Parts: sequence; C-alpha cells; structure tokens
Amino acid sequence: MEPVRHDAMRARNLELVLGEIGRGGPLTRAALAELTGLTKSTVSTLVGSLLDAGFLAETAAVRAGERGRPGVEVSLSGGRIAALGLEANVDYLAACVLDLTGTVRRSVRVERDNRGVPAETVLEAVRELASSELAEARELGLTVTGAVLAVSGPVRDGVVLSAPNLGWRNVPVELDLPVPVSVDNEASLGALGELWFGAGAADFLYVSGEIGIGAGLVVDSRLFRGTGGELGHVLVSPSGPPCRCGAVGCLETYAGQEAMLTAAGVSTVDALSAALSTGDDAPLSAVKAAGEALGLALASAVNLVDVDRVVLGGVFGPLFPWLAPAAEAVLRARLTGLRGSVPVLNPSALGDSAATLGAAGRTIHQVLADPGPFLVR
Amino acid sequence: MEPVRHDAMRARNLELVLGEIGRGGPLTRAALAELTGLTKSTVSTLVGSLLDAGFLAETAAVRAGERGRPGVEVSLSGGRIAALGLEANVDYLAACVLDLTGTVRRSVRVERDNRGVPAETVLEAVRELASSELAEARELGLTVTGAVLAVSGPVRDGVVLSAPNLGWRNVPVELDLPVPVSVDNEASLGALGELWFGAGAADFLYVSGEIGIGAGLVVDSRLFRGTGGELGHVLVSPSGPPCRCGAVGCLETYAGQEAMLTAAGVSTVDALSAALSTGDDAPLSAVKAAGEALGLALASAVNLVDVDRVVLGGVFGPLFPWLAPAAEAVLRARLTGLRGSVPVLNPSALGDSAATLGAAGRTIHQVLADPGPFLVR
DNA sequence: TTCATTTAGTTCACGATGTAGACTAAATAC
DNA sequence: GTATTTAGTCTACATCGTGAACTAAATGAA
Repeated sequence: MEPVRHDAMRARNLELVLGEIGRGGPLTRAALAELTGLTKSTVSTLVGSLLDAGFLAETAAVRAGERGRPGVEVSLSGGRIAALGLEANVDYLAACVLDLTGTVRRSVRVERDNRGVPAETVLEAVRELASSELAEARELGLTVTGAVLAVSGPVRDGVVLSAPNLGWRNVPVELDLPVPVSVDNEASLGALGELWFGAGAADFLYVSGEIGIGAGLVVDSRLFRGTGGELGHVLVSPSGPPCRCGAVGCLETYAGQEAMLTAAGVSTVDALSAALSTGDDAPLSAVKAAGEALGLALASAVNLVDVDRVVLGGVFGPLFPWLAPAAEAVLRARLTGLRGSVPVLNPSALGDSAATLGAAGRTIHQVLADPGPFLVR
Repeated sequence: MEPVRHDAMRARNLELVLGEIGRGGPLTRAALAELTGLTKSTVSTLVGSLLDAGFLAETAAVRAGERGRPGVEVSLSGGRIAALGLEANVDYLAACVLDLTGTVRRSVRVERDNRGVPAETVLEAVRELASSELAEARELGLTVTGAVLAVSGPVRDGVVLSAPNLGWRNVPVELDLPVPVSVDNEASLGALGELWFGAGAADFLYVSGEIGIGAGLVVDSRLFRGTGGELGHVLVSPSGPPCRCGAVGCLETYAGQEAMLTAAGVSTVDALSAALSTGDDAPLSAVKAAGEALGLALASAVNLVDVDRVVLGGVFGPLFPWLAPAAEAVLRARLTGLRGSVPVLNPSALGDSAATLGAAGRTIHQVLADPGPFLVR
C-alpha cells in the first residue's frame, strides 16, 4: 500500500470527476459537485486543471432549463490523448487507435497467415503495423500514451506462455516502440472490450473460442486478475477424449475450434457457418454437441463465480445462433434448482475487434484513472 | 467512489501504520517511517493518536542495537477493542472473542443438536450465547465492536438462502444484540480464518466439506467477493448420480458428507475416521473415490482461478490423510501438462474453529482498516 | 421595463494534513 | 569526555478541500 499525500488525494478526486463524465456524458460543474459529493469550489479547480490539460472541453451548449443561470457542460475531449490496441491472431494482425472519449480514430486489419511463422517474424510485423499507426496518430494530433498487444493464450510478466493458435511457447514480447508496450491475454482484453464498448454488464464472463477456449471475468466492472481463464480445460466428462493438455474430457476437446470443424467435416469456421445456414446435418449436430459441452463447463464456472451474464466471443460469436440454445438448455438443467435464475447468454457485440478495443481501452482507462502526469502545472 | 478529503487521507495512513504493525509485529516509529514511506513526523503524530486511542502500546522494550538512540517499539494493544465470532452448525454452536492483536480471549462451543429445530429457535440460542459472551467480554474490559455469524450455505443481504446442514431455507438473520450483527457464508469466513490464523497463503482456495461443499477464494490476501462458492455443484461426471440441486454428477454426490458415509457404510464422520484408522476396506475406497472426485472438481476450479494452494476444511480436515493423496493424483494428472506445477493441498489448520475465527477476524480487520471512529479527538 | 428569485460558478479565509529540515534525546565508540 | 549515530519531536511551510460570501446569468412577476 502506498502512503497518501495531498497529490494522491487530488489524483483520486480527478479520477472521480473524469469517471462521472466518462459514465454520464456531458455534465455541468454543479452536476459534478452533486454527483461526486465534492464542493462546487473543488470541482471548479479540478475541472479547471482538466480543461487546461485538454482532457475536457466546454461543450459550448449551455443548458436551457427552468430558472437560474445556465450551466456550462464539460465533456471528455478526444483531441489530445490516445492509445493503441494491437492483436496478433492466426490469420490477421489488427490495430486500433482510441481517443480519450473512447472513439475509434483508426482501425486497421491486415490479413496475414501466421501459421508456422516464427514468433519473431510475427512480432516484427506487429511492430511495423504499430509504428505506422503511431505515425498516423501523430498526424491526427494525438499523443499515444501506450500500447497493449492481445495474444490468445496465457501470458505472465510480458511472456506469452503458450498461444495454441499461433503455435507459440514461452515467447517474450518486447517491441521496440516509442511508447510503453505490454502484452495480455486475448480473453481478458476481450472481456474489457465488451465491458466498455460492447455486450458487457457490471458482472459477466467473457468466453473466447479459438483453438483454445479462454475466459475473462469481470466483477464489479473490473477485470478479475489472477483468473486462470482456462475455461477450455474445465472438465466436461471424466471419460472424454484426451486433450493436448494431457488431461481427458476438457471442454476444448468438445467445443474447441478443431473439435467442431472435425466433427462437422469442414475445414474453416467460415465453411462451418455456411454449412449451418444451409442446414446440413453433421455441422448442426457438431455445434449442438459443442454447445452442450460448453453449457456443462459454464455451469461449473458459474457455480464458482456467480455471474448473471456470459458473453460468447471468438469463433463462438458467429456460431452463436446454433451454439447458444444447446448451452442454455444445459445451464437451465444444471442451475435452476440451485439459484432460480440462469445467466443470460449473449453473443459478442464486437466480434473480432473485442480484444483490440479492450487493449486500447485499458490504456485509456489508466490515463483516466490517473491523469496527474499529463496535467500542466 | 467516495471523494477524498483530509480525513480520508489520514484514515488511510492510519490503516497503513496499523497494517505494518499487524503484519510485522512490534516496530519503532523510525522503522514504520521506513516501511510506509511516510515521514518520521507524520508517523509520530499517527502513532500518537493510536496510542491515545488504546490501539497501540509502547512495548517498554527498547531496541539495543549498534549505535544511536534506541527506538521505542509500539505494538498492537489488545486491551480495548474486541470482536465476536459466531457459528451455527448442525450439532454445535460456537463463539469466540478476539482482541485487536488477534488473540483469542474467549472461545466457547456448546454441543447442541440443531437437526430439525426451527431456525428461530436456533437463532434465539445463538443470541443467548452471543449475549453472554458480550457480558464476559465487558467483564474483561473489552468493547466488542461487532459480531458476525457463520452459517454453512449461500447468504445474500443478511438472508441465509439455504443451509443444507441445518435444513434452513430463506432465513433472515436479525439478532437483537447491542452490537451490529451480520451473517456470512461459512466457507468464506473459514477462508478468512485460515488466511489470518491458519494454513492460508496470499492466494488460496478454502474448501469446506459439510453436507454441501463450499469454497472461499482468497486472492491477494483478500476474500474474493462475488464468488458463488458452490464447489459442491461443479461437474464431476455428466452421467453421474442425481443431486439434490436437480443436476447430475455434482461433486457433492461423490464427496458430500452423506455420499461418503453411505458408501463407507457408517453413520457419522467420527465413525468414518475410526474405520479409516483401522483400515477397513469399504471406508478406504469410499474416501478414495471422494478424493478423486474432489480432484476433478478442484482441477476445473484451478483452471478458472489459478491458485497455488488449496486448504481442505470441514469434514475434509479429519479425512485429509486418506482423501488428499487421491485428489492430488488427479490434480497432477489433469494440470501438469498445462501449468507445470500443481497446487499444494493442505489440511485446515484450524479445524472447526476456522469459520468462527474468520468471523471475529473480519470485524477486527474492519476496525484496523478504519480506526478513525474510535480515536479520541 | 424592472426587480426579485434562482441557479451556476468563482473567490477567499480557514482548517486539516503531510513534508522537510532543524532540533533535542539517548545511545555507542574512540 | 567528546564525536558520532540513530530516534523522535517541533516548527515553518505547501497542498488541498471546505464553506460562505460573492459575482454571473438566466427566468418570472409586477
């Protein structure tokens, strides 16, 4: 724990003000005082600093109300600070630039087959993409304060422990860029993306289906750290098929991308979607089986962490209409007796861009949570 | 979020000082300044307030070191403030009084068969026990600042949703006592008990075996709120026996108290322990099977939350020597491929008193985290 | 039109709190 | 005995939120 000095006090009150504006849109100083519990004087000085720093702008619009002097609304200003989100996946690289208001200022997706490509080569391509996006952002007058790279698989201390999609194992990520760069798990970042920009709620579980199946847990509007997130290796049946992890009957062996494609007799997710739409039999029952297995694993997960919403992303997004009913039926069967209600299943609202948006959003939220370093003094 | 004023700043720094002393035993003001990062002057005034309030005492012992004026060590003083922990279980009621130092000042256990007894009757007995303990504490010169009651089963907003041991459903808990009373889940409080006084680590999962099987998760030395904690209803086999929750193949149907006793052909946990010691066959294989099922459920749990220690409490405590090897073997089989290491299994260090200690400890920790209201001004 | 009323925002004296460094206290070492 | 070293206190000062007085800018009623 850190000692609290005057500057920490101020930092926290700045965060409070920015938080209210970020949540509730444009607000007058008077409304901010009301919402935060701070006095009008304090709010005035805080808003003053934030205006000077370019974090806020006075939306010229004055409120026309009943009686009394109209207030001047201030809102987040996207003109100065921005963040870079990056993603490396099997068949594409993606980047996006978000400004302080959460507006997507740039969004790029480069198709690129990364199968069997050495990690360094992929990372160099990521670096180049990032570098060009930084230049573009500079062109727009934006100062990018940080970049976060999403990779599908467990990450610890800047090292990708494994990324089954990409075939990586123990790959340290150090990109030579003029801004601080960090790496994180795609499911965690996807969860944040859905929380801030998509189908998230205050508490939910985000599930990302790829070759592996990851999960990111949001509790009380914050990402739960220390989550293993290995939903793919939750038990579905003790007598199930062997998994590449060495165990048997893991969810991944039923609902992993490869298991579904094999069972459906197709070779790509697009082909699977197409086959489902035309109503072929093998694909339908393959995805239904995957949905049932997913339901079993989710029921276990929900017994442990108690969320009332589950957002399905990754390849589960496009398959949602066929996958979700089966999963939901299993959830209902296993959970109604115990908790009355069953968590709602939602498809990802952001699709492939959930992780990239979450990655950029994380930096934005860090800046909003501690604007101190960026204030002029 | 709350606005931060000067008093909040001070409150947090007081917490910081108390935290260091609570963690590291007696410390001089100079050492505190070093540890907290506050200046010597600030530490002096903070320690001064805490001495005045009776939270700290100058342990007359001065440090004899090398050169220089010896420091005066201050340590937590148990003389003034205390907390009451309560537990209602099937065949006993328990209470304990803890002082600020975490010392058990009183500990009572009343054998009492609560099977089939109406909830109000049991709660009235709890109230009487609590009331007499409050009187005893007053006798010791202690001011009890709060009481917490542990009940085995899910609790929400002061209502026990279900307590399979006691046969309760939707029982609101309102004890007429001169101190604030709250109720909480036995597994959560047991986890806190083990964290503060027993076998806990910074991150671990506490598992409480009773008729139901609950779990409390500690991450970063804090109880993870929003945990469903229903480890007993995590899936072990999709083709397993039906569970009272309406699902099939739940852990409880393999490793719940009733399942184990039935399979072992005995009627009490004590009898089971005795039979295990004498090496009877049916009990040994019954507990081994329970251990294997527990291992499967724990593997799923660890995939989701990633702890490196699991503490087994409740009836699992006395059964540990026979239960744990089977569970550990399963954990190893399912987890080594993925994470290299396997979480360590430990028996509860506190046995039946984990929950009561955790209940009292929670109030103590609340006071230590915000001593403000108790300071003389 | 004019003035009372109402609401927004600013200003300023004040109090609470932490800081930095000077100062006092109490030990050891030479 | 005196220098050195470390602990703890004291004091001037800066930071920051508060609260009340004050200014600003609107509406509504006379």
